[in-house]
Amino acid sequence: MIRDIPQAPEAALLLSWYDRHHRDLPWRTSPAMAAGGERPDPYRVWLSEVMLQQTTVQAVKPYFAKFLAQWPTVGDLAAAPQEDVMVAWAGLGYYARARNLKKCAEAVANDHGGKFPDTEEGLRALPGIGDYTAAAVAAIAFNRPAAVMDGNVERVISRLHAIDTPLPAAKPLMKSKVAALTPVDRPGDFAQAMMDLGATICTPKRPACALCPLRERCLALAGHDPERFPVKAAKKDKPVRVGAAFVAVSADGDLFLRRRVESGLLGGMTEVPTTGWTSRLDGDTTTEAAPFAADWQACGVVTHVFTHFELRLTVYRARAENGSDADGWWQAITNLDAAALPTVMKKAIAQAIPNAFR
DNA sequence: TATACGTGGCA
DNA sequence: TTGCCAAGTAT
Repeated sequence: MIRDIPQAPEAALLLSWYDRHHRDLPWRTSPAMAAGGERPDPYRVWLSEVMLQQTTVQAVKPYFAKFLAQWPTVGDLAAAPQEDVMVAWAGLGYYARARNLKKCAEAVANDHGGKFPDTEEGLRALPGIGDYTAAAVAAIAFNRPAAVMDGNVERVISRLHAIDTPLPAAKPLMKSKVAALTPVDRPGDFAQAMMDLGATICTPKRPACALCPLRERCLALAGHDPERFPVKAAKKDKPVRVGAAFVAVSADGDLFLRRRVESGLLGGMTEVPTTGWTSRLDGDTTTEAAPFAADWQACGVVTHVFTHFELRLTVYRARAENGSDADGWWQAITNLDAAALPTVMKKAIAQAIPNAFR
């Protein structure tokens, strides 16, 4: 006989809603597979969760497909050259994720026999896996009753309980609320249901409260102002930094590229040479920062907004011999897809060579 | 606890 | 246009 497992009313309402509004995402197990007791592949769950950190579902989809096609298993990823991983990740942002993705795959392959740890604690010890991802993979891939809390869950919980304490101070309280709601029988579905609810119904602006399965129990809705939650600390304003970028083109149609240092901003990614990025550009020393002497011609300014500052790069272009010695390499303009170029560098190149990416 | 860390879409 | 923000982590 089947014993009834105690479940919070909110969890029951949410799971019922989830079963009726299942979203078909590439990394998800279909309802039919789940009904047959099949668990999702931990590698796919992990890969998708890392890609989804601070990144939209739409942006992740093509990258997830590309990675899965190129590296079908965690062992394949562990054996891949680091540079190939950075090339494949280029454009997705937060490049420390790609560096840690590779380290994590190596740890799983070398220290865990090719199998992901099946507990929240074991997962949490791996590179690039923090509180959220450890709980998410434990719950979704291994059916562990972990309390999964991301930005969506914070919003849902803060509204449900009308939590006035600002983030991030309110996180421990919110986490305890999530833990109290997480059901032991379907923790993975519950976590995904909470995130789906936050993504589609309990949205930051103009939430669709009339369609919410938790509307009868939501204190923020009862207070007539759900958009007030979650309360957040005030943001700091974004400083502007300036610099110059140097796009050297050879007679053969090659472009001069470099690899950035492993750590920090755009760490391990490919760049065109630039000056430092500072509060003001010194006209006297700008072209001295060029990788080699040439007839540098200014050809415009590109603006790029990072998380914590705005960058305005003056782009210089010159013809140069591709035998010039400097700590970089010459790459065919027709083969720039093979380079690990972050978006800001593609913008600079496109400013100097408008059809570089066509 | 606060800061560094990308990018693109949307109102 | 400008700001907000999206399935966070590391230090």
